[in-house]
Amino acid sequence: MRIPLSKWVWICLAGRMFDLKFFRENVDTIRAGIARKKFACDLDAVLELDNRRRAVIQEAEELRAQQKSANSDMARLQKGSDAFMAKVAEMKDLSTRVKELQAQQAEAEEAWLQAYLAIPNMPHASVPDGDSESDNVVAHSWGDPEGVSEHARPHYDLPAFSRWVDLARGTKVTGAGWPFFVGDGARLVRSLIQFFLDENTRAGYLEVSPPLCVNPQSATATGQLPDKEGQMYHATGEDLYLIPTAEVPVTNLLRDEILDAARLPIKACAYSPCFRREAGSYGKDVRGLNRVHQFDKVELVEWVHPDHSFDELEQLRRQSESLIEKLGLPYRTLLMCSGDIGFPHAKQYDLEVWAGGQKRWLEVSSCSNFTDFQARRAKIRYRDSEGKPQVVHTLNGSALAIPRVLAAILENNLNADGSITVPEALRPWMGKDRIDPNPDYFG
RNA sequence: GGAGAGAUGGCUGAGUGGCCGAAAGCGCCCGCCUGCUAAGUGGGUAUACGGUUAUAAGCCGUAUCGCGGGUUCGAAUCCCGCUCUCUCCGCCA
Repeated sequence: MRIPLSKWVWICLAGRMFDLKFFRENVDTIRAGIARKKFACDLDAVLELDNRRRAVIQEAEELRAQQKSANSDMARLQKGSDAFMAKVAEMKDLSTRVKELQAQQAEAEEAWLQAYLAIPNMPHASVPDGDSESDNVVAHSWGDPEGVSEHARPHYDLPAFSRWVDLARGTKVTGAGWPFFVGDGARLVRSLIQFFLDENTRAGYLEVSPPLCVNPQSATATGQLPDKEGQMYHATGEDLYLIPTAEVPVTNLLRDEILDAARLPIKACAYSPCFRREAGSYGKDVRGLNRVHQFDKVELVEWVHPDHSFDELEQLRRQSESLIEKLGLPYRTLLMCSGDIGFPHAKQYDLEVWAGGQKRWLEVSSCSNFTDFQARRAKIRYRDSEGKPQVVHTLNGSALAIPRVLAAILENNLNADGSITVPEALRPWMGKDRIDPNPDYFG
């Protein structure tokens, strides 16, 4: 991935991830935050490049100011007069020096920016210290993992699984990890989508149906680029990326806009398929529906006033949790530790449902506060009481990722006869309360 | 896919090489006036970065006229490339 210099400079000038002054004056705080996140990055080098950049800018602008003032003098001279020609000769030299310095300036800005963009977002004070996923804290749990069906089996071992979710034919048609959902499998997917969308819109989220491809700028704004380029499918002919989550197009929906402060928070929900290359995945993680290249998900995105973003994160998380509860699936909510949250995140919760057949937790949602990290890159702002533009905070969370929820339902709701009990909440769309264990779709 | 037109500040819209960051109008904000939800009138009205400074106000400077590059002492204005929008034709869910 190569973003042209101009784009980097644009990000540099308009969408930095920290406030520049804040950065210069709180280096130690940021250093401590990076250490907590277990990221390596050389802040002294960034500072040094920043100093160099500013020195060069100053020099270049000084010369440019001379050039401009000479220019207005020349406007008053008789064109072609001796005085005029003398001035032209004099300015020729200045002109070359201005060009040299401007080239230096571009270089200095580029060098600084590359270093600067490599700084992750700071973890919030409420994020626990930790090195890895084993240090995540269970913040909340619901339901009894021991209480699921005594018949529970891994979903990929169910006799009818390959008929509801046809991985073999998906492999033929596309490749491994591109399932067909068929019959009740497809209907279950649709029911979940409808249920989630209805619940979320009822909770006040505006429904949005986004484009499934985004341009590099959008992927940069939300932080997928340049960090995770290898995880996205790239349509090279058009230089577009297939979205790994609706977060990307939906957050960018309001990019480069100044929002009405009185309308914050703005909350949206979106259903979309998600495309992920999942390079490097292997083993039992990829069995059945645990990890696939294309899956359906309903996502929540919020644009929030900075003063309220951490409170709003709790509500967002509650919204996602409530959906799992309505499906009757045991789950736990993990508060991710500093070493396990992602590059752009300030605070993150992962919601995991209990898959009683596999006897393991499956992540079905990740709810995060990005504070101003994405909003600066995406230039999403509001006007404060003095009319000055300020960056908003962005939040998002899955509500929810469908295949793993489906897997948990298949496992936990398995009856002795092989049928699956349809969760009450889905019956309006399923049109039945049990799924037949012996479907015959293709003869 | 073919042909043409266009892209300027919150909006409309001037500006074809030089005090143009940009006329004018609208909108908006702050005054004044007016016995009244109007008219008139004066002023103000972008964003970002750098410097100065109390990390305030103010002031100074630079950049931005779709994006990138070029010509020139000097570019909104000229040249090249790209993107997007609109109209017409073709194709298509």
